[in-house]
Amino acid sequence: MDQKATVKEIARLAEVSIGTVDRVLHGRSGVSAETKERIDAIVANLGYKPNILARQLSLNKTYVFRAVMPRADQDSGYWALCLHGIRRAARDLASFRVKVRVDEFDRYDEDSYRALLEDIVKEPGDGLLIAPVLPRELVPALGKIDTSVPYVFFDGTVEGASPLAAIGQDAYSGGYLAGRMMLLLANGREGVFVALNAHAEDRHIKLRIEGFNAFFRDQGAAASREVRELSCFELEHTESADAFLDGMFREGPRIAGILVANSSGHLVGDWLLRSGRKEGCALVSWDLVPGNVRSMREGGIDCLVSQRPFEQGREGLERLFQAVVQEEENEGDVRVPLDIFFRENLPQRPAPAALAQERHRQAASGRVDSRA
Amino acid sequence: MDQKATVKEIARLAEVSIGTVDRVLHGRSGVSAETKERIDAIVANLGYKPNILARQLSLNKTYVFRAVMPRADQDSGYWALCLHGIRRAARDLASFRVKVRVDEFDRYDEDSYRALLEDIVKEPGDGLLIAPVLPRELVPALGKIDTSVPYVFFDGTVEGASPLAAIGQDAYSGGYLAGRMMLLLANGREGVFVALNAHAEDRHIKLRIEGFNAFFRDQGAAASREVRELSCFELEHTESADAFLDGMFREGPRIAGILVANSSGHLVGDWLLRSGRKEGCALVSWDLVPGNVRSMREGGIDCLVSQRPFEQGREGLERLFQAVVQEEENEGDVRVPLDIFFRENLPQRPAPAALAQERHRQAASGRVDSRA
DNA sequence: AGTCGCTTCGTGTACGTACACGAAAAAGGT
DNA sequence: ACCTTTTTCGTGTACGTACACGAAGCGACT
Repeated sequence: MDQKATVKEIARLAEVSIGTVDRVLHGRSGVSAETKERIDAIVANLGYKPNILARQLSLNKTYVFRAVMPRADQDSGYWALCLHGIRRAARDLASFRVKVRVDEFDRYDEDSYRALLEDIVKEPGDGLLIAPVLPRELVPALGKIDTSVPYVFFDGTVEGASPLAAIGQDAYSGGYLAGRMMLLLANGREGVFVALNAHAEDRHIKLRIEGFNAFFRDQGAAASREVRELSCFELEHTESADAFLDGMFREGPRIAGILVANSSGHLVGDWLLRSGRKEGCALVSWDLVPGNVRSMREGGIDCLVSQRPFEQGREGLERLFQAVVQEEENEGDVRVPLDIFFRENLPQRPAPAALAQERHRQAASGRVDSRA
Repeated sequence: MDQKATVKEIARLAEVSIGTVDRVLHGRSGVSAETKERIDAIVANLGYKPNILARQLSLNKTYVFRAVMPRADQDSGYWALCLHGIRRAARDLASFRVKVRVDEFDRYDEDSYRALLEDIVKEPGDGLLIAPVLPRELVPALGKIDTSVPYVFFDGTVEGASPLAAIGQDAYSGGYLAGRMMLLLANGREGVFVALNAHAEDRHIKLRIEGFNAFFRDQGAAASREVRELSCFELEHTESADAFLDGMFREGPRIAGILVANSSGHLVGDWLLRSGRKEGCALVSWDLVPGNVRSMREGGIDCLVSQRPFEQGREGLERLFQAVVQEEENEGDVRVPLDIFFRENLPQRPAPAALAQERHRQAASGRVDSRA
């Protein structure tokens, strides 16, 4: 059971040449049924696994994986966190003749996205790592791609596609967890909870709010709270957010806590501090984006839920590598754990330099990242 | 700036043979100062990086790393979590001719530990991954090891050694964070907080309790609470723990929350539920070991702090690989993030099967884990 | 000049796989 | 019987690196 299983050894046992063994291993023609059977038996018996080092060297091929995701600066910089993980994996895999080309698209510009997808259908490279936002455009495009090209989803999945693996968050559980955090933070305070939905169409956000609601439904009568869901497209820029929040607090009932079900909690946090409403109003949001980290340090945000975007990007690329280069079997989907952050466990080094780099880099989309 | 920089190319440019270039690259003798200089210049100019695939193939060497850690079943199974990460990395690296030999020792038996260390000093292999518990025995042994053998610490570090990298938790911050969680959970309740120290000599536990105390000192007068630290060696088995807790609640003042600063919180959680004291007493502990996960599901433990033992083991081995096999530069120490777990974000699959496997495996210590 | 020793360098082989080319053997046709 | 086609297989070369061996070149000494 040593690693002694080489092509040469198989050839010796089967009393043929390595060329013949090679043909059998690659399913090429030109081998009699008889010897093929004999070789197959020996291969199975020895548990032969080709030496990847030698294979890679011999093939002398450079693999190209393409990553497709929204611009790193969108969603308050959430995608930069994913991109970071992708680049880390790209660095680690560069020694094995793997190049990674990252294409960022504007998630508010379907036309440019469609154009990008067309290009990818034409030149998919050896594998794709895809953030499946905008499924309406994505799914048909995936159908047109050469079926031999594997793809992996990160940051969620969509129906109607057959990815090698999907690495994603459990948005519903995240919302449920956010409910628990909210209850802890607002314990004893009077008032309703407000769940802000900044992208009415986004599936993740919807699920988070559903989970949030479910938590309070599941609580006994003692802890049950009224939750009001509000759609607000104003949570993009400081000015519009401020106007929206002014109105919300002026007109509505007393508010004990706010859930911002995407990564723009810092806009609400900033407003709460500026308007002197922070006392008495808990704030829970998503993702360790720079703005949220800052706002949490300043005391605006109380709690952040996060789903390891770095690890998702990294793991996604590594899965592609394992499947395409190492030809290992698919290990199924991954559901990353839900992380909770308070002021006391914010990462010491939020790597602002690295994030700034990413933000800068996004200007030149479609770069090839390599190292060799 | 392509990856075209091969030995052959350098030889062509320097008008020598590849053998000569090879001698220069490996610092071997037999090259005139003149040509050496010329080749060095070209190497630097081209930014030559040897092809690891080819090197590995040619060297035809199997690397052996040794991992040294307490028995997987000790500390309520904490080490099994680390071991899991180590095995994952071992699996990923097996394709590159890396074998990992794991030695588990009894952390309550210094003699056997010393014997193991002696063996490791004699046969350190190509690198070591070490959990630096029992520094009194470890540090002198490390001093006797061939200085060419690199070692990486995980789950903490110790003074007096020079590891390639140290991957560790920030125990003090963890305790501080636990303070915040305790305050949230026990909000409004009367009573003191008790911090239980199960290993008076363990540095991590000490630091956690220090951080916990610091949190309440840092709170304003409004939230400041009395914290009583208790050493208790009874937190090992259910019976002794029960007796201890019985006494503690009978004799002491009213208790609003308990901090178990190691991974045996489940013993306390079980007792609280059985004795009907759970209402009114928050419980915070450490690590996602099977017992704690169960107890949290049952409602005994309210909150667990964790420091990614899986990732620590995995990253540790990968660092060794990078340093020894890839000859990449050291990237410095790692401080893993502090994770918080409540019932709502417990991992869906605590992999009980995998954990059981590990517990079984520890019977046969010192196995070699490989795949090829 | 011849031999020895030394420095300096080139050549050959190996690692394990992939694939092209061509040789030998078998099958088909007249 | 002979030639052609097809099947079946072996050999050779390449990938890029590591290292052993031995061939030049040079000076020094007998």
